[in-house]
Amino acid sequence: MGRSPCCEKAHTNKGAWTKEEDDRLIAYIRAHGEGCWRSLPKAAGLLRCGKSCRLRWINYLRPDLKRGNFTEDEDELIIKLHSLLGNKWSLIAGRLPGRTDNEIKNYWNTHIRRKLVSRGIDPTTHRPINEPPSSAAASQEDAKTISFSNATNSSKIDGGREKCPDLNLDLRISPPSAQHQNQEVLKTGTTSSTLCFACSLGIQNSKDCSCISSTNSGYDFLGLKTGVLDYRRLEMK
DNA sequence: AAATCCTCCAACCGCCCAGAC
DNA sequence: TGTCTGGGCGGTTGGAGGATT
Repeated sequence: MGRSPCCEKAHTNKGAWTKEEDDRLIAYIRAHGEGCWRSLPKAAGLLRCGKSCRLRWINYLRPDLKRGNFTEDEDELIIKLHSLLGNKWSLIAGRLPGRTDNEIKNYWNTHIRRKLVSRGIDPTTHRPINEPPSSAAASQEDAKTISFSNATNSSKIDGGREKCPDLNLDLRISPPSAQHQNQEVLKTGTTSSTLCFACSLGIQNSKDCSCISSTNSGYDFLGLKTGVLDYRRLEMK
């Protein structure tokens, strides 16, 4: 099978962008907006692949980008979101105005990963390093369902081991407990529909969607539509 | 001063998905 | 229904520049 290449590679530049190329791209997008990336290079007089133009614009030239160091708050938010979303850099970037997925991905790999390791936390599972594999695997399974169940025991105890006191990373994603659902009913006087994991992340109608009901009476966690899932107990320390 | 190592990040690659036909 | 195309995403790489030997 295979696919046709996205552009004629023989006649395209590669590697670092020059100032002139940047200027051309900026001028074109200012004049015409972001349109068809495939045809943009030719229209703008650039010997670049459309994908390359898109990447350059999104990651570097966009006027709303926030350049410079990440703040502590941004660090912690990225960690929280990564524990929830995994390597969904675009979703994480969506919660950090002015930051791009590529920038966050790079920052994660160069800084935060190391930071977590130095805290004794596995950057992949967000569990303490040296935790027995079985329970680590179990925690990965838990991540299929959403609920942050640890608000009450934030800094303590996972199998008797004390966790990092300044960061609550024991995030669980699981359906709301029956008790909690009942509380919802009591509060609202209605029962809520159940959303699948895909929908809980705001990607309704995806192939992973397994929702029974389409009524969405949820609320917005960090901008993600969450249905009845228990995001409210996510705490930033 | 030169060689080597390390870190960081811009950019590329290949795959996936949704929409058009 | 199947195929094609363009956009988007995550993983990976290459090279520039700084640190160390």
